[in-house]
Amino acid sequence: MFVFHTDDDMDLEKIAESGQCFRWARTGENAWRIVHGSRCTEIAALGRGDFRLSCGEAEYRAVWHDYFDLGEDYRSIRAKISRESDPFLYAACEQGRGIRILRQDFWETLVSFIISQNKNIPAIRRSIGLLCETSGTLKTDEQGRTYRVFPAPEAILALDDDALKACKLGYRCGYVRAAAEAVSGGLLRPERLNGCGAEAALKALTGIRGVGIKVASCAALFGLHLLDAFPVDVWIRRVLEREYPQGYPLERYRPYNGVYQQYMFYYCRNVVPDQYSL
DNA sequence: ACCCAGGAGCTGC
DNA sequence: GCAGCTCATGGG
Repeated sequence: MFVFHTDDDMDLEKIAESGQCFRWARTGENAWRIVHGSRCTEIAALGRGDFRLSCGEAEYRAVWHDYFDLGEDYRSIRAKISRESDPFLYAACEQGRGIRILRQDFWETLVSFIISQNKNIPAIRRSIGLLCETSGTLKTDEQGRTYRVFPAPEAILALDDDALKACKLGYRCGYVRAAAEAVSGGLLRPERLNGCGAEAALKALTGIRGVGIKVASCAALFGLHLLDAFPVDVWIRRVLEREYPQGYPLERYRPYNGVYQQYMFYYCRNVVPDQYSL
């Protein structure tokens, strides 16, 4: 058990509802159980910037500090937006204060967003959960809790068609396989993608069958932590059409376009959904 | 029954 | 290049 403190933005509820992670399991009022890589922890918000982890300090420093991106200053990223020159984005940032971009596993993120296409968030969670139950390694932590690790590419390739279809992937089965082959075969390596620049990373990602520009942008933002990647889904498209008829100023907000996108996504989906839903 | 969901590939023009 | 159709599946 370890308690840490941060003065920066950190709201677990908003992160859980921000559509970037699909496996957080609520365990209490303001507490979640999180699997990341081969590790599992429970985190609870204690208020005033204090958070309790079920693991020790060593694991916090080795794993979870990085996972929650605690080396980044989100307040200063929000502070770049002027209330006068961009009132809409300013409001979205205020309402979304507390959101962070998690440093999630690249492979898990890529598969999750391939599965996400043409599904709503509960359905995405269900499919990913089934995939983990079907082929993720079962582990037990120090407290005796069991959990499933997200299946490696090889574990997914080992599944036959019926097993994969049972995860309710529908027509995306072939897409998930194609991604597993690309990663397993070394064609797509996160270490490479991180160093080669955003443009090249997106190009490499969209080379996979079933990965278009939107899924590639999500994999880049959430799985490679390229904070300038700017995924445009139906919600963001509506927002841009409505709030920025002259065009959205991507150049002005570099290199944090992805962070602002996330504030806008949360804002229109979770704060004023009736204004932006059809 | 109808429409939508953190879309993408394919066809036809 | 871009509009229109299709692709499984679950929820409103």
